[in-house]
Amino acid sequence: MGRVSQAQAEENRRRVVDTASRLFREQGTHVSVADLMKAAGLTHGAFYKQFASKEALVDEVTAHVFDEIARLNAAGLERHDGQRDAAQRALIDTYLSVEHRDNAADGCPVAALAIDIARGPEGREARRTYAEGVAEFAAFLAPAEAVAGGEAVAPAEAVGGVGGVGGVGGGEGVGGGEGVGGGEGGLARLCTLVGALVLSRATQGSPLSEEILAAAHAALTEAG
Amino acid sequence: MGRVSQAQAEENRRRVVDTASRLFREQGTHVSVADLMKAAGLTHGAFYKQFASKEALVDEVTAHVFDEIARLNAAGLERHDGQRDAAQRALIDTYLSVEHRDNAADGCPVAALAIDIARGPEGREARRTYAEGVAEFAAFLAPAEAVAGGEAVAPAEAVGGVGGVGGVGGGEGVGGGEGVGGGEGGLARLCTLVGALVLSRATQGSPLSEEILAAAHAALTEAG
DNA sequence: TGTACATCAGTGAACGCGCGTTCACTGATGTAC
DNA sequence: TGTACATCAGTGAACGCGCGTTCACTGATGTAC
Repeated sequence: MGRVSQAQAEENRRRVVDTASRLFREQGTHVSVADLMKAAGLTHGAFYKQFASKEALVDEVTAHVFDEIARLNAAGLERHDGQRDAAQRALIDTYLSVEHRDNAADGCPVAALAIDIARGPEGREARRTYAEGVAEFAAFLAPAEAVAGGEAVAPAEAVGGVGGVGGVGGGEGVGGGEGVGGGEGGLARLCTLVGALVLSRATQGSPLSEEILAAAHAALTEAG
Repeated sequence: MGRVSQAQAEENRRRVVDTASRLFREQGTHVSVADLMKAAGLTHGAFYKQFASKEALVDEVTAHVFDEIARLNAAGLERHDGQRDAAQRALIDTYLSVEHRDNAADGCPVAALAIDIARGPEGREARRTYAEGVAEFAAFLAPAEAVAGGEAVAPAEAVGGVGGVGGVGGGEGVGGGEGVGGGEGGLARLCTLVGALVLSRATQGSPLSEEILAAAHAALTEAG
């Protein structure tokens, strides 16, 4: 195949990013360039016409996948007429479902990428992006009392902006001092959600897997 | 170097397993055989005189590291004179400490190996061992009310035996139906602990990392 | 107890393979006239 | 609008490298006498 139109090239690039964002969540960022490009319907050589390196792709995909999740959270909030409690309950139901456990490719990047990010070097751009995503997600999960009491950021800001971390910190770095990222309540809930998803995936095949999802669901909906 | 005494060979083997149990927790099970053997003070060729394959080592190390943690939990319970509440609080303090976050090599295998186990094939022996370890750990974390009310297994059984999963299930498979592994309370607490550790490691370098540990600690000690 | 020899833990070079990356090449696209 | 040509997205072979694994070799150990 010879040269391809600019529009086609852009679409190909988008498809590589989309494919990577699914494969990285499903199998980790160690998916090979060759496998990725094949899954995107191209040959591996074309990769370096679009991306400087694999690391650059990982950074770009991390940003992409968190933008996507922010949009989904915002859409969820809108679907529930801005009713924070209802949107949160809906998210918890979905998050702790067997479907989410079994479809990491379309699932939460906070859970799926945690280990790859943790094992990557500290200075990495993907790490910053990841921390911002965690703060955003925690803000969305902040308990109603905390939000009403001013402990956390406002709902719309917290989940809205694509790319920006609304209401978190001042711009540089992720947050400054107290009550960042939805306050303690939001962060603790996020820990329970992510822990449950990770553990239910690692114990898949044992009845424990479903029990973990149920236990976390009960803890998050009964008490608060 | 020529042949080595049987005692020396056994000690070398133990050192390889110990080294792997640290490196796997720190860097994942993809640590290379060459790096592992070098860290253990041997050359890579010797590996296959002791282990059938790398997968066999992963299985053995997984079992080893969970035995170790069961012993530590049992010791912790003993140190607190069998007082379950005190032992649990001490464990939560340690678990959610910056030291634990920064020393994955000596830390909780449930958190450190979760992703490697989840990405491995379902039939793998390490997966069964992992699930048993999760059940044991959850049993240790079961809230006092649940234990008193008979929802969970007895403390001594739950954490004691090396290799065996005391009180969980009937022998085959990990548990059968209801209230396995410390009941819902224990499982939910485990989710929060593991989620917090994983997230604090992935956000290391951002102030969020310490906030996550603090938030989970507050949630687990205030409420229940 | 001393000698002769088989054993086998550990060594280090080598294997095939897949990785990230490079590069000469192709030929439709986009552009200058 | 039609023609001539430079551009460059995509191809596929090749690169050095590290992986898991194998193997001929070494020589102290353990054993048979």
